[in-house]
Amino acid sequence: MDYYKLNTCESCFVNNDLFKKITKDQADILSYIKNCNTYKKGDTIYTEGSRISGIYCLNKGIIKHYKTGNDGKEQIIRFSKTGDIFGYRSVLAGEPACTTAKVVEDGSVCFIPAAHFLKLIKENSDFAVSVMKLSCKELGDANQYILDIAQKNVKERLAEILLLLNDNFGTDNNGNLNIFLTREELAGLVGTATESVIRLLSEFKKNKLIKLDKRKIKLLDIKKLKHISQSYY
Amino acid sequence: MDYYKLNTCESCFVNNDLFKKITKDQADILSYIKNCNTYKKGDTIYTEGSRISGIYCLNKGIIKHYKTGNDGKEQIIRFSKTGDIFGYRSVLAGEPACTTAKVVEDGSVCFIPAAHFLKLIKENSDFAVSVMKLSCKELGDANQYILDIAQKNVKERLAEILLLLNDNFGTDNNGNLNIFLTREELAGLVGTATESVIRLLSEFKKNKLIKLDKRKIKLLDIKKLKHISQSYY
DNA sequence: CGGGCAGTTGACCCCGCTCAAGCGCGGTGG
DNA sequence: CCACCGCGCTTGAGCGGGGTCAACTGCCCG
Repeated sequence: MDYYKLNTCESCFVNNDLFKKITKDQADILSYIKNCNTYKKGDTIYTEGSRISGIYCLNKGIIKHYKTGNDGKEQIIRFSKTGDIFGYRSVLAGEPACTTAKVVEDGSVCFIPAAHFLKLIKENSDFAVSVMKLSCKELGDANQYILDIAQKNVKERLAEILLLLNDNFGTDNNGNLNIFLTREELAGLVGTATESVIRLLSEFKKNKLIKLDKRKIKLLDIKKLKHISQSYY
Repeated sequence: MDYYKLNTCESCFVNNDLFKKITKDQADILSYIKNCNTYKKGDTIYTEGSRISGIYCLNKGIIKHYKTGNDGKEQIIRFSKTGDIFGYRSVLAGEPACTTAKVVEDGSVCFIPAAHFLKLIKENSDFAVSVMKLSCKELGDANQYILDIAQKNVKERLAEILLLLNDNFGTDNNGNLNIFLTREELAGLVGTATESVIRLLSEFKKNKLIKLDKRKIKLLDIKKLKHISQSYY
């Protein structure tokens, strides 16, 4: 857990649409105030139920945000990727974190103290509207997730999740998804048991919908996967 | 569908914490611009997928917000009660409505055009922060909902929903919940089949946890209901 | 009186969870 | 260097929660 302290992280401004809204002066001040650390796979940024004293901006890497059920099972709510901010829900709602943020792929994270984040919001209404837009989109996604988990069966949900990962993380030169999850994490995302994910993945593989190589997943037939995911009978 | 047009709705300012943030001048202008209608049970304010041209403020009554699954089944996402605003998610995210808003209990609704709502946000940063706070709380609730539907069984969820309705709507003099839902709506809220809700309600009744009289529900043993809802084994 | 809708109950059975066993692989220590 | 361990993955067997279908009732309303 020996995090390497970085002094600069200009790339945040490049990667993140949000920070394009702030003025040159505001950016300069922010550069002084913010605080960057590198993180390794498995590191926890913050834990569900803890108080957060600021917001985080993901410079590089992948973060999973999950809640833990009473029996200890992880339910993954969403991921953050390069350029995303997180932790702002807790800061703005004035509540403890409702999820745990854990590193899935090594990267670096910038920290912006809550007071300064709120100052930016009050000073710059364009920035404020962008943050609102973000939280409202997230809310729309969460609502869709509720419908899916409540009404779709596991096969439909798994197909949908694979397509979603494809949209969010894209593929490498060989067509493999740019995110590597354990079967257990996939199960925590779909909201099912690990064994169910394994069985369905091998069914998809047998039907030539996907190709599997350890944790590398390649989508072969997106059209059919969409068909499955949307419960067209 | 002949909505009665009201000219005033000052009570919005009284009921709604949000609008306490705006100045006297802003309130006066808002009073001119906004537009109030009464609605009857079953009326639809807007439909999932449609574009919304402003936000709504519920003066009186109860609104259910639901998504419709591919098989036509309603999944209720949340309710609005007196003083709540809704539709802002769609306006701020710049997306079509992600839910249908339908009247559960007669009441009146004020409409504020999107342009004016956005103007208020830009002019008044306190108001902006309040709106953010609202959307972030809603997001926290949605995340919790995802966990519950994914990991709890139907009995646990039904107990939790009853407690939630109790918290949100309270009870009348006789201790009955101040919201009347059909069994089908309850099922759409819990995320299960109507028959399952009926069976579990009569089980709860048999075990003296609740009292039933048509759609009136009275919680008799909140402690035990909490115990059931939290999956303490 | 008849039609329709909400509610209820019973029967059936399938999806998906759980438990258990076995495999492959990488890391660690003797 | 090999033996061992533990973790992630896989597969099979079993079963129970809960979804579906059907039938019946009570009630409201035309």
